[in-house]
Amino acid sequence: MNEQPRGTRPGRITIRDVAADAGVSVAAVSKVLRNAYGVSPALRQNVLTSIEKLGYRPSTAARGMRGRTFTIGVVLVEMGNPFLPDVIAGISDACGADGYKVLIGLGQAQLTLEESLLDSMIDHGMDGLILVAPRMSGETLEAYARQTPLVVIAHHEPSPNAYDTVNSDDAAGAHMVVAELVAAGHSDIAMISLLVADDNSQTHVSVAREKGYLKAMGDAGLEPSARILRMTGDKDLRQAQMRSFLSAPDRPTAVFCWSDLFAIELIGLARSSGMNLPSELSVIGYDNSPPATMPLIELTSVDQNARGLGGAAATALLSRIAGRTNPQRLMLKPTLAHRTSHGPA
Amino acid sequence: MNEQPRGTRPGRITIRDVAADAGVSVAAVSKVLRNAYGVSPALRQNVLTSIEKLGYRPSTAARGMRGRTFTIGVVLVEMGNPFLPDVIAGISDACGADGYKVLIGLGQAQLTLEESLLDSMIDHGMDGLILVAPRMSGETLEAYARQTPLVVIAHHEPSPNAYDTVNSDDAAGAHMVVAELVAAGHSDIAMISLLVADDNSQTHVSVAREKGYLKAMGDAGLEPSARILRMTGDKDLRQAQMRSFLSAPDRPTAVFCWSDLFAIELIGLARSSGMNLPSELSVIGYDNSPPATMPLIELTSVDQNARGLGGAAATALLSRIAGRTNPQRLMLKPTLAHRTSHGPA
DNA sequence: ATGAAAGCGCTAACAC
DNA sequence: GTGTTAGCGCTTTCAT
Repeated sequence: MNEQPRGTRPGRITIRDVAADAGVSVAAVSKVLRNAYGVSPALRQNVLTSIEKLGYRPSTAARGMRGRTFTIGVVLVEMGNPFLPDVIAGISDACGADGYKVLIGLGQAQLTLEESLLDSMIDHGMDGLILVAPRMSGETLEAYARQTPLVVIAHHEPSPNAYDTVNSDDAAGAHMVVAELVAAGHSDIAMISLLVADDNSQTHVSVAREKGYLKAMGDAGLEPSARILRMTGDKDLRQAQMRSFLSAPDRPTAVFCWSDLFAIELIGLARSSGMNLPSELSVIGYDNSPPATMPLIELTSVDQNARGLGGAAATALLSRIAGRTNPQRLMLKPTLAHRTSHGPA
Repeated sequence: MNEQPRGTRPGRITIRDVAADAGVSVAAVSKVLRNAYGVSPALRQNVLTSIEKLGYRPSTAARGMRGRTFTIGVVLVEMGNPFLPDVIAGISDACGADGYKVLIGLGQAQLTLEESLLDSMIDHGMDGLILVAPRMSGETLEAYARQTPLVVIAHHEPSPNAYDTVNSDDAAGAHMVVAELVAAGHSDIAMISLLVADDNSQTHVSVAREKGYLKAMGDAGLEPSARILRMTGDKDLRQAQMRSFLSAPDRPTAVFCWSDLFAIELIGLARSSGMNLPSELSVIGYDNSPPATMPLIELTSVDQNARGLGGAAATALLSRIAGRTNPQRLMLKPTLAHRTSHGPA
């Protein structure tokens, strides 16, 4: 028959209950909660005991009205990309160590949803936000950054003002791929990239990879044979594009694909049309995602160190929450995961 | 030079600002916000105009202390499974229509993280929670359900009390697969399932699929040849298991895999060992996930209607939030997506 | 139909 | 070192 203490949900233990149980003031409890100065070890222990005994958990909602919520929000454009789980894992690890919780929003590839999600996270009182490969403009990002600490992953903004960017060095990654293929004797190397429709497409990672590809081809004295095919995000159309690419008379001896998804698809289509890989076509991808390791795929691929990206973003965000305001542009070096999807020319 | 109104973040427009601008009381604004009774159309329009003009957005944190937050939380064990995006999409669609936002938490396959995420979502004042394939026990689920409206997807709890379950009819799906293979002339049909370590493994979807498989084999008079191989979640170990399965003298003519991931891996290993598919081995998977449609895979697979599952769960949750308390056990019928990974015996 | 006012559970001045 | 108390922005009786 125990009386329900009042609260948001009936039966919820509040800071007042803890204070009463420990025989101290609510301020004291609050201080213990926040590891603030000015609490004796004895009182502290007392409070901790009561918290444990009552199973008290502070209401994040109430906290959100005055101070920190110890929650950070992550917004993903969509969750199809297999490199996202590692990014999230990197973020969670870094945040979890500092007692922060991570909540994720999915943009479903819709710009309006993406923005309403950001609003919603801010309205929730989240302490900071991490965006992964956002489609919005630099001005929009700046506007959000004025409202909350913000870090952006996989978005090559040339000079952010009020937020930080964390990227893999996509140009360097692409350069490594070309160098590897050139070393294997290839000179006719094409790149399959992504057709980005957005207005602010210049910030997309695929563009940075294209630049790295072109630069590397130039460095190897291979400008004339350099060519970039930008393929659509629509699967059926893309497969048609790939088929015609594969059956064209001027098919190159090697292809660099901007993403593993495209590379794996290309390999499947090539094999099913009777081609022998890698002898007839070398393929290298980007992301070093789980499917790259599948039998029969064994895709050589650039590893972005997704976990590292997530970790760096989280660290940057936490320092921003702690008060830093100068913008940071972090760039992580990728590595090449060697497998058997490419061979000598 | 506009003065910063006080607020959680400086510059934030509050309900008070709106009230002042519209020349009404905060109570009136609040009522308009919640579509409550007792506001004249004129006042209502007035308030709406001010809200629009000032760009006001209610603070979810403040709302969480008294009423609804119009946010629901979704907890995923991990995000590797390719059928999850559709589940989320189904949830988001159904929730978005009612003005609810969806925030996601990732359990990283750690039970403690999973539970602390649930706590955190409750602490945020979320209006309800949806769990996807949770690993926790029925008692734990009941305990959470006492704290907040709860719906569970892909978890076969025989008789939930305080929460709802939404599942695909996994037994029926497995039955369809076997029936399809039997109709194609197969009689030696094995099943590759998942080795579940948990204590409460009986609620795992793979178990329900195993039951359906056994039942169907019985119905076809094929009990003697029925056999289930439970393979590990560890990729390298699993591939070794698959290799020995493929090279065994008593290899069946057809295999039903509990998930597309396993099926695709099996196909890759079989092909790379020189087998000709589907003539030497028919394979059918479960999930009808994107990779199932890849060239060279073309996997016949059971479609769970992931979007439908998400939608049903969201609908159930909203009705629970609206006050329903009797438990619901929803079961959706799966369908079979026919492709070329299986053929005649 | 409208508004005044009392909280919700917490944090952070400020007083002692 | 500890307690008192005034809010944070909202919802929700309860008067008017």
